[in-house]
Amino acid sequence: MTTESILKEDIKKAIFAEFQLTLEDIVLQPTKKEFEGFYTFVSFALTKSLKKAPVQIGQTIGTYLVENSDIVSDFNVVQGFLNISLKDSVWLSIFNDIANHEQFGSSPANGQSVMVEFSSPNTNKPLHLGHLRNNFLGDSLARILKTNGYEVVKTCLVNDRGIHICKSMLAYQELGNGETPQAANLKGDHLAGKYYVLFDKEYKKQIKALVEQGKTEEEAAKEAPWMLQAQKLLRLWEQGDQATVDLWRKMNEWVYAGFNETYQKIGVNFDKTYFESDTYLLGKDLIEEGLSKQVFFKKADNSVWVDLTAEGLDEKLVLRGDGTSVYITQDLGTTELKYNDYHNNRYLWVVGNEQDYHFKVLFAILKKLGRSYSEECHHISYGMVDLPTGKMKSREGTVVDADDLVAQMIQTAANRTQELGKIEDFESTEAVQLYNQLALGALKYFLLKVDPKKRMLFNPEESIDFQGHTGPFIQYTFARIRSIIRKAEASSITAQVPGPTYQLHQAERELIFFLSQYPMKIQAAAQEFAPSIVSLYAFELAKVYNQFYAEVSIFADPNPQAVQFRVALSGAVARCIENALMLLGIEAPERM
RNA sequence: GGUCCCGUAGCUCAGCUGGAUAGAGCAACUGCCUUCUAAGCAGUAGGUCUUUGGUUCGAAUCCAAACGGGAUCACCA
Repeated sequence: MTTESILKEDIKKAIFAEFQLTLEDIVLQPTKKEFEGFYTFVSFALTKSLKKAPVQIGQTIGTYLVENSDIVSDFNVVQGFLNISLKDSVWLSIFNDIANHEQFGSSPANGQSVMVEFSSPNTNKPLHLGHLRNNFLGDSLARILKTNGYEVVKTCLVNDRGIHICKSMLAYQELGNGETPQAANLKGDHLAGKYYVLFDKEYKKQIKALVEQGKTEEEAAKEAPWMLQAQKLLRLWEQGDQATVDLWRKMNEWVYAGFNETYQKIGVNFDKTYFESDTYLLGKDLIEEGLSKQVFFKKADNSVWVDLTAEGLDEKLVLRGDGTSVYITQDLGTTELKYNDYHNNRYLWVVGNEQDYHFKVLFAILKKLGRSYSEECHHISYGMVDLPTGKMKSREGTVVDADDLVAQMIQTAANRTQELGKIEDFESTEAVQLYNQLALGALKYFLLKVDPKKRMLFNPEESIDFQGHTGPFIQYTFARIRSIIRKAEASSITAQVPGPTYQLHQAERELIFFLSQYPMKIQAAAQEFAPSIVSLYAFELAKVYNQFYAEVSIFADPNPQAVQFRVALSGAVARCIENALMLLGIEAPERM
């Protein structure tokens, strides 16, 4: 039983003893900083049923608690707020549990498995900042779910075919002159992206020419020669034309090599990768099933539809009249494939909120088809990363490239570290490792601290900070503590929790209180699919530790018990920070 | 036009299962390194929580409308 639930029980007892009233549930909130106490009970709600003033109710309950509760030391009442302080012995006992808990914060296996699909890149262009948000969210979510007891399967569905891929293939065919990543000294994904942009340039030129000849914008877009050629390439690909497939395979190999380099750099990986070229024909049997179950219906042109107006959605096409699939057909098939492959209890898709409608439709159809797993499908919808100039568009080249940004962050980390001059004894490989840790710490934290559901802004003019509410701030706090721990070890000071009579410093109580909140935060993060909860917690814990660090001397205290305790407390905070950072995919450096 | 999301300090964001004088960080200004890492700490300044109604003892938080921004409503993915 947690201290918080004991306190709630005691408050219930107090209310029953003093007012003969039985309450179902007591709601406690953390006491605001400017008041004394750690837990606050709000008594306004009781004024009506008790016909007493809020202050009087608070006083009565507070007095009862101090006299009868084993854990309450003191209280104060401000208007309807009863602020409660706990005995130091209680804080010490809480801390003792935390310090002795190997995997503090994590839950035992719950027998549930969950699939997290994320990243899902297109093979016609390199990753950009928006993909980074997706990757970091998916990766962090997987870690958070794992620590909450789920078995997690990380998957990636690669969009490796389709008209957009044919566009870069065509431009390469026409303008490439056999260029290779080696010859161009370009990562393969960047090479493909270059031709994707070139396609768009030429295509626009052709549209403009046609419009000048009197075509409408719409006609021109359909009739532009390169568009017709790209479509022809797609047909050839679908027919298995050798030369086309060879070109497709060659360019994709280049792109995968580029992606893998990026994934490795940012520390993201998958348990299973699905390729759309393998799955794009799936789903047609589900269409048959839907027709026979009369979930779907045919129109005169032979196209197949589903009526979702009862669900508040529209009629939706699920198969073209010529029998070819659309996006939703493939996704139906792929979801069924994932289920057959893994039989997970839950399925998550980390996909931008521009596809909210698509997923509503997908889940509604699965439900109509009687798929029990449809109830456990969730779209983890996240907001776009916008630039001050608006949305990022790969075609138009208005993107913040992932590789460039990471490289730039590493450079900034190196400059900053060298200015501070704290690691002059590092081997160069150690230094490089630290720059990487700091760069990714800053970048990942920047993207993960914001509520995933909200869109966010990135201003390339202002570089991502290394000070204040940032990843490096938290990493720095960890490194600081590690320095303390090393010093303690060198001086043979052992970490020790003192006996119940020890008088705590206020900064120590606050640290223990914050530590005690960790498990709750991790559970909330899993429940709400929000790594930002872990991010904010890690920042607050680090901040509270830094306050403690500035206020209290660890080694200079004349009381050896205090020294040992503060070493123990520091160690627990370091482990908690390290764990929280790990959940964000951020490494905690020993020194910086 | 229908549906959905969003609007909090100059900027980027917390807070939103209703509760105390609305919080951080950045930017600005003041202090603090002969003592455990100053990538830090302490402080000053900065807000009609878009607006207007409603519910309530109490609203940034819930409801409605208006205004502003975004997404989506493709036989693209």
